[in-house]
Amino acid sequence: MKITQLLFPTLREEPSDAEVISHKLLMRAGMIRRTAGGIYTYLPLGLRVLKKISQIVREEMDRAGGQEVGLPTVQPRELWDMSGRWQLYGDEMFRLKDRHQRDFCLGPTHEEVITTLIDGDVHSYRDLPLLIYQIKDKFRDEIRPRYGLLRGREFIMKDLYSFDVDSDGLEISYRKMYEAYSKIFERMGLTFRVVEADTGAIGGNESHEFMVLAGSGESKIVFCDTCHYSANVEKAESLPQEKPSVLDFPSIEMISTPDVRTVEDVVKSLGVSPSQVIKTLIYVTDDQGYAVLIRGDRELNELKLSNYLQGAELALAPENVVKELVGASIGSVGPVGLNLKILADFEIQNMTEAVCGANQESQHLIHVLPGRDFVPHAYIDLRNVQGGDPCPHCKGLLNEIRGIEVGHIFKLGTKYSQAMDAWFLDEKGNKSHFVMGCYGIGVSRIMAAAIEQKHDQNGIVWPMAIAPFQVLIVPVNIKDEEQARHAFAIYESLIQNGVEVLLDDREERAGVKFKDADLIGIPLRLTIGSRALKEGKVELKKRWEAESELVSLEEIAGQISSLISQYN
RNA sequence: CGGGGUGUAGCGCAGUUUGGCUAGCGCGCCUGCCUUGGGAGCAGGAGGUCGAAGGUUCAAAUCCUUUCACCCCGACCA
Repeated sequence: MKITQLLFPTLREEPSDAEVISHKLLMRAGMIRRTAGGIYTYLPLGLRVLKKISQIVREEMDRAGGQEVGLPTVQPRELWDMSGRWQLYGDEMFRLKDRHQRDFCLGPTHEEVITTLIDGDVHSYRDLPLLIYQIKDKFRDEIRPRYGLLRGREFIMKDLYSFDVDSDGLEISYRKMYEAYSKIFERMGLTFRVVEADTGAIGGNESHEFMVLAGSGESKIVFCDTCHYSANVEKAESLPQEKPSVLDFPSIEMISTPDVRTVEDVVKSLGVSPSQVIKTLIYVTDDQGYAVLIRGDRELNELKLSNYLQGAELALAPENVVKELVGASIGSVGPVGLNLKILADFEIQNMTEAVCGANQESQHLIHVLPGRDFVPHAYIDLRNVQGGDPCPHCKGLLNEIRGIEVGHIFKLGTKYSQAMDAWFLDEKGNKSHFVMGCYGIGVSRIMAAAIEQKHDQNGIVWPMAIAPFQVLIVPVNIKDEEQARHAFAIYESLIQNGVEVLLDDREERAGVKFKDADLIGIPLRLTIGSRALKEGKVELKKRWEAESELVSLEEIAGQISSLISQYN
């Protein structure tokens, strides 16, 4: 491809509405343009990257035994009523009506369609297992789309669904996908980590996320420095410690604490450390209030709380509700003598000289001893794990890093096949529900995640495997007859060798071309200049290295080929 | 949905507080000259319903009302 024929509108300045680096660089490099909030147009260069990513995904899915299909984007309401998700999905679903006023949605995911399909055409255990996938646009009307391609409302996703006769079969399918996913991200040249994850709204009982590591990532993950444990903090477990043998502790005492509201205030006015404070949060569900206790230096993990309450919708109680339930304002709430169901984090039971609110205005309690002065309904794991915490599986310590979720695999079990009554006959002739798994990869998200991980001050640094082109040829001065001749000759010969090559044939000054070259991040750059040409050489620069090297004209083709296969 | 902010040329912005001539600047774009190893220089030029609608006024980018879009923080999430 010649640049003069390419739709390639690079920008010198950053678009003002882009916040994260991938969004800025995708815009500046002329790879995407915004069409509406969270909805983007892919320009030629961007689309080439997406095709590369899709192709790697496709190859590995096929290799793992997957079969590609095309499920519809527009899906009828009836399908979603069967699983109950027409109601459950809420405002996040793009809904539309046809001319007969029938309800449809733009598919946010495809469990319903695929389950119906398989139910209709697969009736025997002899036809299982099946791994069915597709790569297509998905639609989710996000509350707040942001970060460019990282959180769009229309995005490209690969989703595969596995159908097995039993949970042993599911285990095998799940394993296959786990391996295939690892292969995919390895091939893409991305640094990633697999973590245990919460199963969330999709349901199921085991789940892993594939995280591309990047400091700007939205997800916090922890991993053990000694064993293989790693998990999303949403899911990461924290252990209850040994309970210290209780000896003699001073009795509880009430003290006056005017203007003390936050943990920070308590620390300041009483001279204690945050880890001595019991933070009491009042949560309400539809029908009940709870007092949730967590150490003052910790964060509550609402997901863990919600899971403990069987997925109940819960929210922090507003001030007036707290007053009504407790009789004191938010800053003075505590567990002692409280007439609410109390749920305490494991760590609470090991506290000895604790401080908490007294449930009376501007009063706090000191010398509080959990178990003696109050007894929670349950001690459970409620806090967010942090770096430095002990590993739940060994003696190691947990490290904390950030990542971008690019893949997620779930064991669904029979959740959907039961809801939609999708079954087959087993070898004994009995009706049996399909045991399912679902496996997603965010194709368009990977394009952004790769940039978050692979960029420098000057622009994108694409890994070879997903770069829009493998080689960029830059003649310093295209008007120089000799340079032009060599540039075109090298261009033609590389094409002959099957190399994906872009030629910057613009009549621009060298600086402009170099800036654009760095910006769009093509891995290998061949610079054709008069100095090196005099020696029969051209300059070869790897985008990820600072220095370039001289290569003789005869050796170019060989060098390029070996570099491509080395880094691909 | 709650809180905050921004809409002026393709991109980045000034001008709005305190209404006033033909609405400006940088970059990009077009023409010519010149230049060609890290976003050159000179000369000329094109490009605007000042987000939209309504109102106040002799006069509105500027004041008032309504509305739309986008961005940030929060609740949500692959």
